[in-house]
Amino acid sequence: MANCQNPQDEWIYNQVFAAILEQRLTPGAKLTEAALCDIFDVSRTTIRRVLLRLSLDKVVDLRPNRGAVIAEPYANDVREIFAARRLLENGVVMNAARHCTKAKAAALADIVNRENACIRSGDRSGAIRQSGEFHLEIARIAGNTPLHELLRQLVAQTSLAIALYEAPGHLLCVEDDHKDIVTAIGKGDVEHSRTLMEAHLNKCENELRLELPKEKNNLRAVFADIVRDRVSA
Amino acid sequence: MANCQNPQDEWIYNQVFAAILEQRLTPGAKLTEAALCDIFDVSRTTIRRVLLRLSLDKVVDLRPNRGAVIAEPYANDVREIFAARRLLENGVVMNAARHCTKAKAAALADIVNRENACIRSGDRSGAIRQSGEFHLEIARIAGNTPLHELLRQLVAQTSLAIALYEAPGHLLCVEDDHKDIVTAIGKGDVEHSRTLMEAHLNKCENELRLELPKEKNNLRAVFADIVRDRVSA
DNA sequence: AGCCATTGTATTGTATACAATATCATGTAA
DNA sequence: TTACATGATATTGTATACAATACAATGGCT
Repeated sequence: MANCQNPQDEWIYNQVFAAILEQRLTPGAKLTEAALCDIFDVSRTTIRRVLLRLSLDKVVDLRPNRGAVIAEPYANDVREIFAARRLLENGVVMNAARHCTKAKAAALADIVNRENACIRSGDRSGAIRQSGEFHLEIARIAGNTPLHELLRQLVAQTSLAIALYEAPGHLLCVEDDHKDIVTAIGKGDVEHSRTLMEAHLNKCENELRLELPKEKNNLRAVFADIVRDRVSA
Repeated sequence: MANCQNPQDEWIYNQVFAAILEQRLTPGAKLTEAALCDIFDVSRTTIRRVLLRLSLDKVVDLRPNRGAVIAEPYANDVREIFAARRLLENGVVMNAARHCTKAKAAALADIVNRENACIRSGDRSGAIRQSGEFHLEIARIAGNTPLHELLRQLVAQTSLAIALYEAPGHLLCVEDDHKDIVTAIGKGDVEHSRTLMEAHLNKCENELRLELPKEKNNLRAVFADIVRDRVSA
């Protein structure tokens, strides 16, 4: 049971994964193999391994003969992602509340502080990263590797969902949700932790515009009203 | 969002995955690339993709420069696998109980019937397969793809755990656990479904000998008492 | 002009050659 | 014998060449 991935692969994988998480790469972006070979100075063999891994994480879409693009989850995918996160994180946060030590609670609070600092300074990428880190740290405290790994994928997919479906002009308004959750976990209040987490995830999902398929960057969709006016005229 | 895997890859992957699930391949078995190329009549490129995928499922261990073997989860891994399954399947079975139609309940009952038929006829591989299928079908009824996929991995890992740690001379004694769960789901009894599922998973875990690292096929461990006798003599 | 076929270019898919590494067998010395 | 070194063999790791496919541009046609 070594699971010793090639460190070079690992590094490239993490770089791309982080870029997706921080929305420096957004849904639909093309990942040309040759370009990645150039950037990371490796052969296509390595890049293709990384792309395969990312596609299994469902953050990259591998279209046969047409290359890799950052995944664009459908509204229904997003609903399933949030449903999975609710089920998972409700349980995970309860275990975290049970097992949480002073030190771990402090580490968690640190993440929230960094996150809020990013929000205040307008560092969107940083804020998204810390927000994801917050949820993952809870899973780490709960201490279950399989659940932690699934959550890691789901957090990244959530980032794609936000990029695709967030309401326009809506900038990261998590308010004090995370802070309240830390407090509950720190006090070992199992049931309250669960309630807060569930409410938090519901709020995040409801802030998305899943009804209308956003069709970001799709010209016809963006100018749908103009086309409509012309036809009715 | 095509996620359209190469059908050839997919087929080979499924063949190997099924063999692991049914314990026709057991922990520690070597998966030589050339042998697989021969069997499936494809090049190493294809085989290596499949092996990478299986290693990400944690059913295959990819040791650098030393090839692929069927994974041998440590006792602690197994505890985490069961913990993850409890958390996951408790929630999943509740959703299944909520969404279950007559037709789906019947399909579930069918699986249990096939499983019991396998047990009676001494078809161990078949019984293991149907047992896994039972748990996965519940996730399918619950209707959440990410959770279903994680459970698929965990079921396969459980099969490895059983191969490694099952008590000697202990043949598949699930009794009526599955049947009772089907009944509860069919009646839409959410809370009872959960209780039964949790008890079932606990029973399965407790039937394993996780305390002593089984060291199957390890000669020195198998004949530990002989070595001990000789030394004390 | 608008439409369609054709050619050229870019990109991906696959197999394979070669290098690096590990494994196994043999032989030598303590 | 046991331990260790040496060489032969087998297996994996990596890069690359070539084929297949998709994409873009051009030019002829109505």
